[in-house]
Amino acid sequence: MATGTARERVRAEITREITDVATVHLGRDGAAGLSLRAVARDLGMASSAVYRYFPSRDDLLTALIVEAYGSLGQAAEDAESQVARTDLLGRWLSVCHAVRGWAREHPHEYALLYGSPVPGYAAPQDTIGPATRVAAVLTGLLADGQGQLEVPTFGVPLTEAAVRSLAPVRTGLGGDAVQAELLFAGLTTWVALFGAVSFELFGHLVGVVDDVDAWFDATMTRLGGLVGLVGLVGSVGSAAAAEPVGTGAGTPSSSPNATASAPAG
Amino acid sequence: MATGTARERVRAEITREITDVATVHLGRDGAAGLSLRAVARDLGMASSAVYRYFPSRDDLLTALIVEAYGSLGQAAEDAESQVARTDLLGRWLSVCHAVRGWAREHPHEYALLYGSPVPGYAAPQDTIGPATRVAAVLTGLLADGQGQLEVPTFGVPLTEAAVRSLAPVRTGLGGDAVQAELLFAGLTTWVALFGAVSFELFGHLVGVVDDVDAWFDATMTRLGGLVGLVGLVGSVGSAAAAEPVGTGAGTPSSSPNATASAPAG
DNA sequence: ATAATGTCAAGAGCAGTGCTCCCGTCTGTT
DNA sequence: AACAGACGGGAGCACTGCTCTTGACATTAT
Repeated sequence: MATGTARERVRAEITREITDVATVHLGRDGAAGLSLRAVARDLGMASSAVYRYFPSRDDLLTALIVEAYGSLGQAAEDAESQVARTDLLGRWLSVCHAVRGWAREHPHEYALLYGSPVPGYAAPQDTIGPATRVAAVLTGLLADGQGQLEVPTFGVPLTEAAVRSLAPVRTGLGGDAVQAELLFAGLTTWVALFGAVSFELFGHLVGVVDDVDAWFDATMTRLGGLVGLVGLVGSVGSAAAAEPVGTGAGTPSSSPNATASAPAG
Repeated sequence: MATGTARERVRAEITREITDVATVHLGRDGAAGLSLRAVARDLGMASSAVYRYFPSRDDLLTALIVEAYGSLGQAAEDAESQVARTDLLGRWLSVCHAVRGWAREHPHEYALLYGSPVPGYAAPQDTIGPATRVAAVLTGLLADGQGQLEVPTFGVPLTEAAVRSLAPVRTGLGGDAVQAELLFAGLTTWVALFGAVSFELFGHLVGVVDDVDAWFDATMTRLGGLVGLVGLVGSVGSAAAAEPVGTGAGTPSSSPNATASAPAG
């Protein structure tokens, strides 16, 4: 399994151990408090030895970022996969609650991903790949709703410049998988989702919102209206009517997506 | 003017000098690179002397945070005051562009305010006051639009829990200055505004959006629809057409909001 | 005017950090 | 078996936040 030479095997193993210990430290002390020497101490090795595996502290952080992106992406994918694929609103809410749940469980990791960029000031190229996983889930959702979802434009259609500005993500998706208005609205909800989670985690909701669980669920539901997820009565109406949106959706910090999957059954 | 004793005067003066130099360092190296010793060096004083004015590095950072909040709040207020008060959409967009413009001009300060919380992990009490200024501008906007603005609910009204969750901000506003649906929608746009700015500044739009100017303007306009700012043609149409939204407000880079006024005309 | 009081700046020092260099060892390859 | 390269450890540099002590100064009360 592991690549040939025993040297490379043990090297990979030690690399793993370092990132593992570093992950623990990160979750405990935060990115600012992550010390290469402390990690080395925990591993019983000299600090200089760690540099054989990570040329700098920032490289270690980059590895942790990649890992965290993977963890978050996995959480989002898992949550979404547990909802019936026809239940578009359920899938959207499930992803929202998964992201929020992951963020609350791993606040320091979340801050590392979506907070102030710590290293130099430009996310290394290695991190852009793993970062797209949760976005990919959402665009998949939009693609499935293509034609079915009606985006409210409030009487003001997108300007040409706005449509053009979507070029990068459009080519990233490969062609016209998602219509411009829908893609644009999806971007807005994507931004708002992480804006909400960041505001909660970074303390900007203190003194503003009481029951963050209820607020978040309602906000994400309302945002679903921006991409037409709430407006359409066909697939959503029945399910949403049977169980008022978010009644127990994310209320207890536990089982956020339990209800999201419920309308499927 | 300055309080009596000459001692206190010179003390206040030195305190100012320290925060001034620290602000420069912050804008240059970021919060993580802010060194008390370096600041002291620039001032030609021993590092230990600085501790007479700020008991710890975090206290200096807190002072800078307060100052930055003030600067941002001022920018938002100035921008909004330059738009006719009847032009609600114009005021909203003006604030949006002011916030974004300020953030782009002071990326490190913005990261300090809305990025990962650096000190301990709980924003000191001193910072919550100045932090509310831009929010206050927005709530004032909502209050002025009260009764006039129609919030789209997409057929799904707010749950009771969601309405209840707004209690803190409601009492903060003092009574029922703003109706629940409107206040809730306003919160959503507020969160989305900072989510968008954060995503841009923290690099999460790289490879997603090309012309961020156009994208941001269109997104904020569309978000205005969430609070009913775009739906109503009555007051907006004329005012927005006569005076393009925030032409001189907060758009230095390339007049991104020229497009916002286009559809109105 | 003098003495007491409190404030201030400076220096030395502690513990910790990222990172580099050098040296001995140990391993995989030829 | 011999050699080149990977590896771990130790010492050391420059830097950080922070504390303690010492001496100079200004303010205030007597």
